[in-house]
Order: sequence, then structure tokens, then C-alpha cells
Amino acid sequence: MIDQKSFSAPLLSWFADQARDLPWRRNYDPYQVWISEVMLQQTQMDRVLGYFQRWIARFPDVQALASAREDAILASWEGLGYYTRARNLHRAARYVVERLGGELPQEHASWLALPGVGPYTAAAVCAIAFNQPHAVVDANVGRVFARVFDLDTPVKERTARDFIAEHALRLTPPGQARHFSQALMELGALVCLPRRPRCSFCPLHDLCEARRLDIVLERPVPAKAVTYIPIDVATGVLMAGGLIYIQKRPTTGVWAGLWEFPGGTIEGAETPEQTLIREYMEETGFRIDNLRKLAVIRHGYTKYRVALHCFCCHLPDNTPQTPPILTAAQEFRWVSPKELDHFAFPAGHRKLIDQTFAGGGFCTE
DNA sequence: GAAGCGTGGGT
DNA sequence: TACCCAAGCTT
Repeated sequence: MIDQKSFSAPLLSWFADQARDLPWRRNYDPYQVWISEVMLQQTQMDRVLGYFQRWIARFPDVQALASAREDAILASWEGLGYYTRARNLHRAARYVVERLGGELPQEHASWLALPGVGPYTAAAVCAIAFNQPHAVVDANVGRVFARVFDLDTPVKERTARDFIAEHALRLTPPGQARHFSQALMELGALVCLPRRPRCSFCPLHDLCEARRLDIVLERPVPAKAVTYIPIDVATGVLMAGGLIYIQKRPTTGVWAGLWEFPGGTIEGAETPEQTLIREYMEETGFRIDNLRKLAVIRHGYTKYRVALHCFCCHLPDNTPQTPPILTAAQEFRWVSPKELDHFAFPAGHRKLIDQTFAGGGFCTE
């Protein structure tokens, strides 16, 4: 079995040389480490950096986050996806301020108790911010270990997970948890890549069993493939008097708490226009007319691949602007095109906004 | 354990 | 184009 020093020494040396200069690595402020870890869940570094800088400027510490409004938090998160993460950050910050005297915990178990903090994030924050030894196992580390130890089952399965966690902890040198845990993830992100591994640059080259057997691309063993479901959806920008109707989604489910234009899935033999008229009636009680096609926007979320059929639409003359019913939203507003920037929208709807109102407003009649 | 929860970039 | 991929958590 590989011993601690022969594994960690070349890895730490590589990390000291190759680690990226990331904002939270300047002083390892626990708040910044926490935010970065949550932002990085299920996404990649390049995508996060801009969001992180804007977030820290706007919510520089846990007190600022706790006292922020949820709409402002979601607006700062718009485009990152998995919006429950942002709502849980808000809940956790309020808990820390109200129950923990505004001090972030330093105990692994206390972190685990915060909303949105699971096994990975609790271990990562304690290792990276406080230099405590924990097994910090993300998808990168899973891939590195699957290759170095030639694991022949998917890394998400129990036996492989337990093996990886056990050895990640065993191989952590005393007093080096901060650097060791990051080095493993950094190696997975920069060298031990999924499809184009750069084995000739790898500090673990001589230890790697998959490399020795020349089966690096066969590790890790893939989990069951996801099947995607194509759907057609209709949505419409309702205009009246230069203002736009928007509504806030429920507190649970997909895009919880985000704002959107009404619409829904095209059923059976419906045309997109028929769907939109039906959905407006079901969701708001508005009887829309004068539909005009704007665009078809393609995007995906979770297991769905969406063709979003977009319209501009209006209300008949003398229609009251308060929706008679509101079955798919917490609240509604009429806003100017400029004000749309202050609300968080799902990515598909934001694309629609960018296309429709680029250059000062097209659909304003 | 499985499913729900987003998004954009790479190949 | 059509996949595949990513520093996970919750229910």
C-alpha cells in the first residue's frame, strides 16, 4: 500500500508550485472559504470567480449576508443554478448571527448542522479554513483515487466512497490538511482531467496503478448515464403601458423564489400560442391577445432539454391590471424594462430579456 | 438509494 | 448535434 510520505510529498510540492492564485487563498478567511465551497458545488472554477468577487463586495461578511434581502441574494446568484444553495446560505447566515453570536463555527459537527452544508462542504471548510484533518472528497478527488488505486466500481458507490475517504484521511500529512486537501482537488481539476489527462505532468505518475496498466481513460468507471427529456415550453412577455408583468415562483421546486414570465409546457397537439393563452388563464386569469412570436430559445435544466417558444402579448382594452387569480406564484409586479435587471430570472428567461430588450426596448407597444 | 435541483463549456 | 462534465445537498 502507498505510504503517506511517498504520496503527499510530490503532491504538496506540485501544489506549492502550480496552485492557482484564488481570492480565498490569500488569507483563508472562513466566511470566504465557505462561500467559495458552496459556489463551486457542481460547477467549475472559471464560472465561479466573477460571482465570488461580486458576492464578497456585496456581502462581505456573515452579518451583511444575514441582513440582506433574499431577492438581492438571488439576484447575485442568477445564472449559477441550484438556487437552493443561495437560499440556504442566507438561512445559515441568519442562524449564525442569531444563535451563534455572529461567529462561524470551527467544529465539523456544527458546520454539518447548517442548512446547505453536507459532508463535502463541512470537511472542506474545516480542512481549508481551519487546517483540520478531514477527508475532502469531491468529484476531482474521486477521479484521482479511482485512477491511482485502479478502483473498478463507480466512485459514488458505497465501497468506493468509503475506500477513498479512508485513504484520503490516511494520506494527509500531520499539519498539512489545508494544502493537501486542496492539492488533491487541484490535481483533478488541472492534471488528472476526465478526457484528456496530462499524465506526463502528474506528480503521482509513478504511483498510479491505472497509468501502469494503461487504462487511465477507463477510470473512473462511469455511473449510470442520465437520460434527457426534450420538452417544448411556451412563455410570453405581457406588456401594458410600457410595463412588463412578472411573477415570483413558489418557495419550493425548480427556480424557487426566482421571477419569471408566465407560461408552461406545450401539451399534446397544442400550438405554442394555444398553450400560452391557456397557461396565462390558469396562472393569472388574464385573457391575453395580440400574440407576436419573438424567438425560440434553447436551454436545459436538470434532466430536461427545453425549446422555449417566446412571445410578446397584451391585454384587451380596459382590462384591470391585477390578475384575478395567482396559482403559480407568490406575488406579481409590473416593472419597466430597465427594472428587470434587479430581479433574478431563470437562464432561459434572462436570455429572452437580453434578446428582447437589447438596445432600449423593442416590444413596448 | 434514487430522484430533484441549473447551467454553460468542452469534445 | 448530442452528448459528457463539474469543489453536492436535500428529501
